[in-house]
Amino acid sequence: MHDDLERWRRGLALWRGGSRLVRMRIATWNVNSVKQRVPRLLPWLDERRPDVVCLQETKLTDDAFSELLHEELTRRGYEVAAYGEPAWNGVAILSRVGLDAVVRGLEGAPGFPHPEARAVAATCGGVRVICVYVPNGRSPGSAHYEYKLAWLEALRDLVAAGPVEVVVCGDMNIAPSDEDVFDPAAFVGQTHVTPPERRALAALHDVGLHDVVREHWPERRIFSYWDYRAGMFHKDLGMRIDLILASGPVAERVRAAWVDRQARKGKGPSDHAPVIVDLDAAPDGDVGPVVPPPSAPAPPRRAPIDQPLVPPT
DNA sequence: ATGACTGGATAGTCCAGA
Repeated sequence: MHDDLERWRRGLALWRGGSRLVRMRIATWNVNSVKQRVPRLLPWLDERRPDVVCLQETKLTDDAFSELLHEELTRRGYEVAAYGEPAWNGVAILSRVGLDAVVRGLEGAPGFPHPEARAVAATCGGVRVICVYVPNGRSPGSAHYEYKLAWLEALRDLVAAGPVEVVVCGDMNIAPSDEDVFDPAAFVGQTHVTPPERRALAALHDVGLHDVVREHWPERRIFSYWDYRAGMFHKDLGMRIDLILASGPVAERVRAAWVDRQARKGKGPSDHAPVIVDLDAAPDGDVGPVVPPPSAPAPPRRAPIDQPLVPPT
Protein backbone atom coordinates (compact mmCIF):
# COMPACT_ATOMS: atom_id res chain seq x y z
CA MET A 1 0.00 0.00 0.00
CA HIS A 2 2.74 2.42 0.98
CA ASP A 3 4.78 1.51 -2.10
CA ASP A 4 1.75 2.06 -4.32
CA LEU A 5 1.32 5.50 -2.83
CA GLU A 6 4.98 6.33 -3.39
CA ARG A 7 4.75 5.25 -7.02
CA TRP A 8 1.63 7.35 -7.46
CA ARG A 9 3.42 10.38 -6.02
CA ARG A 10 6.46 9.88 -8.22
CA GLY A 11 4.18 9.56 -11.23
CA LEU A 12 2.45 12.78 -10.30
CA ALA A 13 5.79 14.55 -9.91
CA LEU A 14 6.88 13.24 -13.28
CA TRP A 15 3.69 14.44 -14.89
CA ARG A 16 4.36 17.80 -13.33
CA GLY A 17 7.75 18.05 -14.98
CA GLY A 18 10.19 15.75 -13.25
CA SER A 19 12.34 16.83 -10.37
CA ARG A 20 11.29 20.44 -10.73
CA LEU A 21 7.61 21.04 -10.21
CA VAL A 22 6.04 22.95 -13.04
CA ARG A 23 2.81 23.85 -11.36
CA MET A 24 1.76 23.80 -7.74
CA ARG A 25 -1.46 24.92 -6.06
CA ILE A 26 -1.15 26.04 -2.43
CA ALA A 27 -4.19 26.83 -0.31
CA THR A 28 -4.80 28.05 3.22
CA TRP A 29 -8.06 27.70 5.12
CA ASN A 30 -9.12 28.45 8.67
CA VAL A 31 -11.70 25.67 8.97
CA ASN A 32 -13.02 26.55 12.46
CA SER A 33 -12.96 22.93 13.70
CA VAL A 34 -11.86 20.35 11.16
CA LYS A 35 -14.19 17.85 12.83
CA GLN A 36 -17.21 20.02 12.01
CA ARG A 37 -15.84 20.82 8.55
CA VAL A 38 -15.21 17.32 7.21
CA PRO A 39 -18.36 17.43 5.02
CA ARG A 40 -17.05 20.63 3.43
CA LEU A 41 -13.32 19.88 3.44
CA LEU A 42 -13.30 16.59 1.54
CA PRO A 43 -15.50 17.73 -1.40
CA TRP A 44 -13.47 20.94 -1.55
CA LEU A 45 -10.23 18.96 -1.84
CA ASP A 46 -11.77 16.95 -4.66
CA GLU A 47 -12.98 20.04 -6.48
CA ARG A 48 -9.99 22.37 -6.08
CA ARG A 49 -7.32 19.67 -5.93
CA PRO A 50 -4.74 21.73 -4.06
CA ASP A 51 -1.26 20.23 -3.82
CA VAL A 52 -0.55 21.79 -0.45
CA VAL A 53 -3.16 22.82 2.12
CA CYS A 54 -2.53 24.81 5.29
CA LEU A 55 -5.32 24.42 7.83
CA GLN A 56 -5.93 26.50 10.94
CA GLU A 57 -8.22 26.11 13.95
CA THR A 58 -8.33 22.36 13.57
CA LYS A 59 -9.19 22.12 17.30
CA LEU A 60 -8.03 18.51 17.53
CA THR A 61 -5.13 16.60 19.01
CA ASP A 62 -2.82 14.98 16.49
CA ASP A 63 -4.18 11.54 17.35
CA ALA A 64 -7.76 12.71 16.89
CA PHE A 65 -6.84 14.36 13.58
CA SER A 66 -5.33 11.14 12.32
CA GLU A 67 -8.29 9.10 13.54
CA LEU A 68 -10.67 11.46 11.79
CA LEU A 69 -8.94 11.99 8.44
CA HIS A 70 -5.95 9.73 7.84
CA GLU A 71 -7.80 7.30 5.60
CA GLU A 72 -9.64 9.90 3.52
CA LEU A 73 -6.51 12.02 3.05
CA THR A 74 -4.26 9.08 2.23
CA ARG A 75 -6.78 7.97 -0.36
CA ARG A 76 -6.37 11.38 -1.98
CA GLY A 77 -2.59 11.18 -1.92
CA TYR A 78 -1.94 13.57 0.94
CA GLU A 79 0.66 13.26 3.63
CA VAL A 80 -0.16 15.14 6.83
CA ALA A 81 1.76 17.15 9.39
CA ALA A 82 -0.72 18.03 12.14
CA TYR A 83 0.04 20.03 15.24
CA GLY A 84 -2.94 20.40 17.49
CA GLU A 85 -4.25 20.50 21.01
CA PRO A 86 -7.62 19.71 22.52
CA ALA A 87 -10.43 22.18 21.78
CA TRP A 88 -8.42 25.23 20.75
CA ASN A 89 -6.03 26.37 18.05
CA GLY A 90 -4.39 23.65 15.95
CA VAL A 91 -2.75 23.75 12.50
CA ALA A 92 -1.90 21.22 9.83
CA ILE A 93 -0.23 20.93 6.45
CA LEU A 94 -1.51 18.47 3.87
CA SER A 95 0.76 17.81 0.90
CA ARG A 96 0.83 15.51 -2.08
CA VAL A 97 4.11 16.94 -3.38
CA GLY A 98 6.31 15.88 -0.49
CA LEU A 99 6.36 16.78 3.19
CA ASP A 100 9.88 17.06 4.52
CA ALA A 101 11.65 18.58 7.50
CA VAL A 102 8.46 19.06 9.51
CA VAL A 103 8.76 21.49 12.41
CA ARG A 104 5.91 21.84 14.91
CA GLY A 105 5.63 25.15 16.71
CA LEU A 106 7.44 28.44 16.22
CA GLU A 107 10.92 28.60 17.68
CA GLY A 108 11.41 31.59 19.94
CA ALA A 109 7.71 32.41 20.12
CA PRO A 110 6.12 33.15 23.48
CA GLY A 111 3.25 31.11 24.93
CA PHE A 112 0.10 32.29 26.68
CA PRO A 113 1.45 31.35 29.08
CA HIS A 114 2.27 27.94 27.62
CA PRO A 115 3.20 27.33 23.99
CA GLU A 116 0.16 26.94 21.74
CA ALA A 117 -0.34 24.95 18.54
CA ARG A 118 -0.20 27.86 16.12
CA ALA A 119 2.52 27.00 13.59
CA VAL A 120 3.74 24.04 11.60
CA ALA A 121 6.28 24.13 8.79
CA ALA A 122 7.35 21.67 6.11
CA THR A 123 9.10 21.62 2.76
CA CYS A 124 6.68 20.74 -0.02
CA GLY A 125 7.62 20.63 -3.69
CA GLY A 126 10.77 22.59 -3.01
CA VAL A 127 9.02 25.39 -1.13
CA ARG A 128 9.29 25.96 2.61
CA VAL A 129 5.67 26.23 3.75
CA ILE A 130 4.95 27.86 7.10
CA CYS A 131 1.34 27.44 8.23
CA VAL A 132 0.34 29.90 10.94
CA TYR A 133 -2.60 30.77 13.15
CA VAL A 134 -1.60 34.13 14.60
CA PRO A 135 -3.00 34.94 18.07
CA ASN A 136 -6.18 37.00 17.98
CA GLY A 137 -5.05 39.77 20.31
CA ARG A 138 -8.52 40.15 21.86
CA SER A 139 -8.22 43.84 22.67
CA PRO A 140 -5.49 46.40 22.04
CA GLY A 141 -3.14 46.73 24.98
CA SER A 142 -4.22 43.45 26.57
CA ALA A 143 -1.75 40.74 27.52
CA HIS A 144 -3.04 38.74 24.56
CA TYR A 145 -2.35 41.66 22.25
CA GLU A 146 1.25 41.88 23.47
CA TYR A 147 1.48 38.12 22.99
CA LYS A 148 0.29 38.54 19.40
CA LEU A 149 2.94 41.16 18.63
CA ALA A 150 5.73 39.13 20.24
CA TRP A 151 4.58 36.03 18.36
CA LEU A 152 4.77 37.93 15.07
CA GLU A 153 8.32 39.04 15.88
CA ALA A 154 9.32 35.40 16.24
CA LEU A 155 7.68 34.68 12.89
CA ARG A 156 9.64 37.49 11.27
CA ASP A 157 12.88 36.13 12.73
CA LEU A 158 12.10 32.67 11.36
CA VAL A 159 11.45 34.03 7.88
CA ALA A 160 14.57 36.21 7.99
CA ALA A 161 16.69 33.18 8.81
CA GLY A 162 14.91 30.80 6.48
CA PRO A 163 15.36 29.51 2.95
CA VAL A 164 14.83 31.62 -0.16
CA GLU A 165 11.73 29.85 -1.41
CA VAL A 166 9.19 30.31 1.36
CA VAL A 167 5.50 30.96 1.83
CA VAL A 168 3.81 31.97 5.06
CA CYS A 169 0.17 30.92 4.79
CA GLY A 170 -2.55 31.34 7.31
CA ASP A 171 -4.87 33.34 9.46
CA MET A 172 -2.79 36.41 10.27
CA ASN A 173 -5.59 38.03 12.29
CA ILE A 174 -4.51 41.36 10.77
CA ALA A 175 -6.16 43.28 7.95
CA PRO A 176 -3.19 44.77 6.07
CA SER A 177 -4.93 48.04 5.20
CA ASP A 178 -8.24 49.85 5.51
CA GLU A 179 -9.12 48.44 2.08
CA ASP A 180 -9.17 45.03 3.73
CA VAL A 181 -12.09 45.71 6.08
CA PHE A 182 -15.67 46.47 5.10
CA ASP A 183 -15.82 49.65 7.15
CA PRO A 184 -12.68 51.08 8.77
CA ALA A 185 -14.81 53.17 11.12
CA ALA A 186 -16.34 50.02 12.54
CA PHE A 187 -12.93 48.76 13.62
CA VAL A 188 -11.55 51.81 15.37
CA GLY A 189 -10.14 50.69 18.71
CA GLN A 190 -10.35 47.01 17.71
CA THR A 191 -7.63 44.53 17.05
CA HIS A 192 -6.70 43.48 13.51
CA VAL A 193 -6.30 47.05 12.26
CA THR A 194 -4.10 48.82 14.80
CA PRO A 195 -0.81 50.41 13.68
CA PRO A 196 1.38 48.09 15.79
CA GLU A 197 -0.27 45.04 14.24
CA ARG A 198 0.12 46.45 10.75
CA ARG A 199 3.73 47.30 11.49
CA ALA A 200 4.28 43.69 12.55
CA LEU A 201 2.87 42.61 9.19
CA ALA A 202 5.02 45.18 7.39
CA ALA A 203 8.05 43.68 9.11
CA LEU A 204 7.30 40.46 7.24
CA HIS A 205 7.37 42.41 4.00
CA ASP A 206 10.69 43.94 5.10
CA VAL A 207 12.21 40.46 5.18
CA GLY A 208 11.07 39.86 1.62
CA LEU A 209 7.50 38.55 1.69
CA HIS A 210 4.82 39.60 -0.80
CA ASP A 211 1.06 39.66 -0.21
CA VAL A 212 0.36 37.82 -3.45
CA VAL A 213 -3.43 38.14 -3.50
CA ARG A 214 -3.30 41.92 -3.05
CA GLU A 215 -0.49 42.26 -5.58
CA HIS A 216 -2.52 40.26 -8.05
CA TRP A 217 -5.74 42.21 -7.40
CA PRO A 218 -4.62 45.70 -6.33
CA GLU A 219 -8.04 47.33 -6.63
CA ARG A 220 -10.50 44.58 -5.78
CA ARG A 221 -12.70 44.35 -2.70
CA ILE A 222 -11.44 41.07 -1.29
CA PHE A 223 -12.38 39.49 2.01
CA SER A 224 -11.57 36.08 3.46
CA TYR A 225 -13.57 36.19 6.70
CA TRP A 226 -17.17 37.11 7.36
CA ASP A 227 -18.84 36.97 10.78
CA TYR A 228 -21.51 34.29 10.99
CA ARG A 229 -23.95 36.82 12.45
CA ALA A 230 -26.38 39.21 10.86
CA GLY A 231 -25.96 38.03 7.29
CA MET A 232 -22.50 39.52 7.01
CA PHE A 233 -21.42 37.17 4.23
CA HIS A 234 -24.59 37.77 2.26
CA LYS A 235 -23.94 41.52 2.50
CA ASP A 236 -20.21 41.00 1.80
CA LEU A 237 -19.21 42.76 5.01
CA GLY A 238 -15.96 41.04 5.87
CA MET A 239 -12.24 41.33 6.39
CA ARG A 240 -9.17 40.07 4.56
CA ILE A 241 -7.10 38.50 7.29
CA ASP A 242 -6.11 35.17 5.72
CA LEU A 243 -2.98 35.76 3.69
CA ILE A 244 -0.47 34.00 1.51
CA LEU A 245 2.88 35.76 1.89
CA ALA A 246 5.52 34.59 -0.57
CA SER A 247 9.21 35.35 -0.86
CA GLY A 248 10.32 37.02 -4.10
CA PRO A 249 11.31 33.88 -6.00
CA VAL A 250 7.95 32.28 -5.19
CA ALA A 251 5.93 35.45 -5.78
CA GLU A 252 7.43 35.68 -9.27
CA ARG A 253 5.92 32.28 -10.05
CA VAL A 254 2.37 33.26 -9.06
CA ARG A 255 0.01 32.65 -11.91
CA ALA A 256 -3.26 33.06 -10.03
CA ALA A 257 -4.18 34.14 -6.52
CA TRP A 258 -7.73 34.28 -5.25
CA VAL A 259 -10.20 33.75 -2.42
CA ASP A 260 -12.51 30.78 -2.87
CA ARG A 261 -15.75 32.43 -1.81
CA GLN A 262 -17.73 29.38 -2.96
CA ALA A 263 -16.48 27.53 0.11
CA ARG A 264 -18.11 30.14 2.39
CA LYS A 265 -21.54 29.51 0.86
CA GLY A 266 -24.05 26.76 1.54
CA LYS A 267 -24.60 24.53 4.54
CA GLY A 268 -22.16 24.34 7.43
CA PRO A 269 -19.35 26.61 6.20
CA SER A 270 -16.40 27.90 8.15
CA ASP A 271 -16.53 31.63 8.79
CA HIS A 272 -13.32 31.87 6.71
CA ALA A 273 -12.92 31.14 3.00
CA PRO A 274 -9.85 29.41 1.58
CA VAL A 275 -7.14 31.44 -0.14
CA ILE A 276 -5.50 29.77 -3.12
CA VAL A 277 -2.37 30.48 -5.14
CA ASP A 278 -1.22 28.71 -8.28
CA LEU A 279 2.52 28.71 -8.91
CA ASP A 280 4.15 28.20 -12.26
CA ALA A 281 7.86 27.74 -12.80
CA ALA A 282 7.56 29.89 -15.94
CA PRO A 283 11.12 29.13 -17.08
CA ASP A 284 10.42 30.52 -20.53
CA GLY A 285 8.92 33.77 -19.36
CA ASP A 286 5.52 32.97 -20.82
CA VAL A 287 3.77 34.20 -17.70
CA GLY A 288 3.71 37.93 -17.18
CA PRO A 289 4.64 39.81 -14.04
CA VAL A 290 2.32 39.62 -11.08
CA VAL A 291 1.49 43.30 -11.37
CA PRO A 292 1.46 44.70 -14.90
CA PRO A 293 2.95 48.17 -15.50
CA PRO A 294 0.37 50.97 -15.41
CA SER A 295 0.53 51.40 -19.18
CA ALA A 296 -0.08 47.77 -19.90
CA PRO A 297 -3.33 46.82 -21.58
CA ALA A 298 -5.84 44.85 -19.57
CA PRO A 299 -4.61 41.30 -19.18
CA PRO A 300 -6.54 38.75 -21.20
CA ARG A 301 -8.95 36.54 -19.36
CA ARG A 302 -7.70 36.59 -15.82
CA ALA A 303 -9.72 34.32 -13.55
CA PRO A 304 -12.55 35.96 -11.62
CA ILE A 305 -11.82 36.31 -7.95
CA ASP A 306 -14.14 33.52 -6.87
CA GLN A 307 -13.42 31.11 -9.68
CA PRO A 308 -10.42 28.89 -10.22
CA LEU A 309 -8.31 28.94 -13.31
CA VAL A 310 -8.98 26.07 -15.63
CA PRO A 311 -6.70 23.35 -14.28
CA PRO A 312 -3.48 22.95 -16.23
CA THR A 313 -3.65 20.32 -18.94
C1' DA B 1 -28.49 46.54 21.11
C1' DT B 2 -20.13 46.18 23.24
C1' DG B 3 -26.14 41.97 19.97
C1' DA B 4 -26.78 38.95 16.04
C1' DC B 5 -23.56 32.87 15.11
C1' DT B 6 -20.69 28.89 15.85
C1' DG B 7 -17.67 25.46 18.30
C1' DG B 8 -16.10 23.38 22.50
C1' DA B 9 -16.37 22.17 27.25
C1' DT B 10 -19.73 21.68 30.42
C1' DA B 11 -23.74 20.10 32.56
C1' DG B 12 -25.11 26.56 33.87
C1' DT B 13 -24.25 28.77 30.62
C1' DC B 14 -19.49 30.48 29.66
C1' DC B 15 -15.29 31.42 26.85
C1' DA B 16 -13.33 32.41 22.49
C1' DG B 17 -13.42 33.77 18.04
C1' DA B 18 -12.57 38.54 14.94
